[in-house]
This record gives sequence, C-alpha cells and structure tokens, in this order.
Amino acid sequence: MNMLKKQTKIFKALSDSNRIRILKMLQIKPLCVCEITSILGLATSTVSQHLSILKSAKLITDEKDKKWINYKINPETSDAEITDALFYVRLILKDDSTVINDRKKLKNTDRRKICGI
Amino acid sequence: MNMLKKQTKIFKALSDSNRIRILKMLQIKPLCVCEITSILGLATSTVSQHLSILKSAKLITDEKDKKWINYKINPETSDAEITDALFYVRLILKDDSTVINDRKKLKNTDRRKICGI
DNA sequence: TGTTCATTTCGTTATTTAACGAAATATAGA
DNA sequence: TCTATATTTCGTTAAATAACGAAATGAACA
Repeated sequence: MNMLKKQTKIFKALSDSNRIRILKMLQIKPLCVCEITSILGLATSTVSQHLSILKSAKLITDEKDKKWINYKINPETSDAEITDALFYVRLILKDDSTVINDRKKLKNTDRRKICGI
Repeated sequence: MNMLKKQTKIFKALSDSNRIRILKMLQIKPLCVCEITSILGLATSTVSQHLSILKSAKLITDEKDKKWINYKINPETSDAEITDALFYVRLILKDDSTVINDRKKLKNTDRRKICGI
C-alpha cells in the first residue's frame, strides 16, 4: 500500500465520531468491547466493526486478557505515519464535552458488572 | 456545531485521496478549478464538489481573480482546530510519489492554456 | 467435556459518498 | 449588450458506510 493510500485509510478511520470517541477513551486505558459498547450505547457488533476499522488502519492493537480482548492505542513507534496520526489525535478534543463525559463514565465502569448478565 | 462534530467534519474532508492531493497542491500555490481538474483528471463538477467539501470544513478559502476563482489553504490563524489540521497535513506525505508528481505537473501548468481550449 | 459468554461474522437495510454529464449561473471582456 | 467561458448546481448511478440482530466462533473454566 502506497503512502497516500495508507494515509487516506488513516483519515477514513478517523472520520467517524464514534471511532474518535473510542480512541480518546483508549488514550486513558485499554478497554474491552463490552466496556466501549456500554459507554457508546451501540450494538456490540457495531463496536466490534469500528474496532476492526481502527485496527486495520493500525491505530490500535488488541491483546487477550482472560475472558476479554483488550484494545489499546498502537504502541508501535517505528511507523511514522501511525505515530504522527496518534500524536495528532492526542492533541485534539481535549476539551470536548462528549470526550470528557466518556472518560468520566470510564472511571465507574467495571467490565465484570457490565458483561456478566 | 460542537467540537467533536467539527473535528469529524475535518477528518471526513481529509478522508479522500483526491482531496488530500488538492490540499498538497494548494500548499504550493493557490489554484483555480481548471488547473486542479487537469492534474487530477476528474470531471470539473467532481473537482468543484471536492473543493466545496474542503471549503465547508474551512480548510480552504476562495477568492476571485479575473475570470477564475483561486482556491487556497485557509490563512486564518485564530481557529485552532483548522490551523492544527492544516499543520498536520503539511507534515504528512512529503515523500509521496503522487504528491511529488502532482506538484511537478503544477510547474508546467498554465491556466490560460488549459482552460481556454 | 460441556457450558458460558465475550467477541466476531453474516446478512440486511438505510444513508452517504464519489463520480459523471448536462444544464444553470455568473462574470469578464469584446 | 452580447458572447465566451469558468464554475456551480442538478439529477443520476454505483459503491461504500454505519447500524442492527441473529448466528457462529472460540476460549475460559466449572
């Protein structure tokens, strides 16, 4: 994939407000699908799809943790396009009310309570 | 429009390779629709539509110049979201072959020759 | 081994998007 | 004023996208 195509894919991944909200939450800590689902209020399958788009653009990675799959901001540092994009996403929307609210909810979110039942 | 919505609009404007190419060309100099059209090889109406999307996201502005309308990178400096986005777009794709080639073509492009038959 | 349950995949639907050509608009210059 | 022409708008089409629920997957652990 050439640079332009790769960069376009990154922007496409960022061009949905739910995916931006996901990234801004993952900046706080790794999360599983059910935690993200409960905060965004979308269907599980929809969130899973959003995560696969972010993962395919290499903005996030996933990692198994017991019963759950933790998604997190891609920690790789050798891919400049990705690091630059993630750096930019860190800069923006610091004061956005939706982002702030999502992050507040994150504090009271316990995956054991949300998922089981 | 709230911050998140505005930022999403910016990313949507950036999520098309032709629009990225347009921005990377406008970084060199202001251009009219027919110049952009001749380099991208798209229909005039398509390019006009792309420009209106970039303009609506406030990434570019337009200005009358004789028979033509010059589009250029938005010079405004008071809107942080826009300046940050434009700064980021300046950083990326410096070495992309499509961008380099577009810019090379730009040098030999004379709007008087392209447009008036 | 079998069950539970977190997640993904599939199939569908409604909306948005990118592209085109043709027609409309508007303006510079003869 | 009239004409040429740069640009926009309109109408259409094909493809992409976001959303959902249901069904499939697959791993933990009882």
